[in-house]
Amino acid sequence: MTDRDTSRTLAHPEAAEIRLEGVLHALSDPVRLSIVLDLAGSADDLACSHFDLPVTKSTTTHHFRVLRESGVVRQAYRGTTKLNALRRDDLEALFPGLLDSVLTAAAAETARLTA
Amino acid sequence: MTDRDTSRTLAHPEAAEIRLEGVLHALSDPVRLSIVLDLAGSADDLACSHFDLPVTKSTTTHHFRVLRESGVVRQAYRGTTKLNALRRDDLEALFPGLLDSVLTAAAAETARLTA
DNA sequence: CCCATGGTACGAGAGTCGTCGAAGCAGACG
DNA sequence: CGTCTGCTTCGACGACTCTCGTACCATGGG
Repeated sequence: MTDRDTSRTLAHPEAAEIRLEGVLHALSDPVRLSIVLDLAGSADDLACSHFDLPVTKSTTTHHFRVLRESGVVRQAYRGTTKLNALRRDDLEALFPGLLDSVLTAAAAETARLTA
Repeated sequence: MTDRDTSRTLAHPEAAEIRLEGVLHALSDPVRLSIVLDLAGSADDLACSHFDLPVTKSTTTHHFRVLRESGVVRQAYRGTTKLNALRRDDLEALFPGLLDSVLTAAAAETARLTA
């Protein structure tokens, strides 16, 4: 193995193409919000197979595509698996503080509802 | 007139019933986002008729209902018109900083796209 | 080379959403 | 009273979303 396997590449929106409405819509689904939350809590990258979601595999693919096409996550193939990472820098540059407040809000709501 | 005209009353969710997903979904529509932006820029209350939206009146009613039922705005009848106000305090208590970062992001995006 | 594994593509079905027009109701004002 | 204004209600329609199952492809290991 070299450093990166750039065999198959995925289409991502440029930072300038990311739309606020798209990001908010992407985050307004419980499954996707939990993905983002998990991703934010982890170090850097997570394989799709890491997530334990209450939906089938094809639905998982769909949600990851929504997240990627809205500009929330960046995805790259690594052998047979696909790695996912939040686009923290791009989002922070475009919408300062937005991601963090959503993450905090999501954590607060989870705590509020499970308490 | 007394102080308030409590003739017809609207159903609003309690603060504890406001869900993050609902708020994000409510804000992910361009028409509703522009309403919220306008509301945030104004002093306190605005009549529905004040807004100049690119949709018909029945669609406007629909969008205001979504905003109200998701807990983003509070509405009250005042004679023949209906007054709208952001639920800043409730949202701030539940999701600190969220509304402000969305408003800032929306303003930034508008500036970015019209520049 | 074969096959297991991780993810994708393609319908398809149920449900929701945004939009509209037409008809209706509640106050305000003559 | 009659009428105007502001908003609502009620279908209805097309579009999109979330979900699934099945079939499929691509990589890596025996």
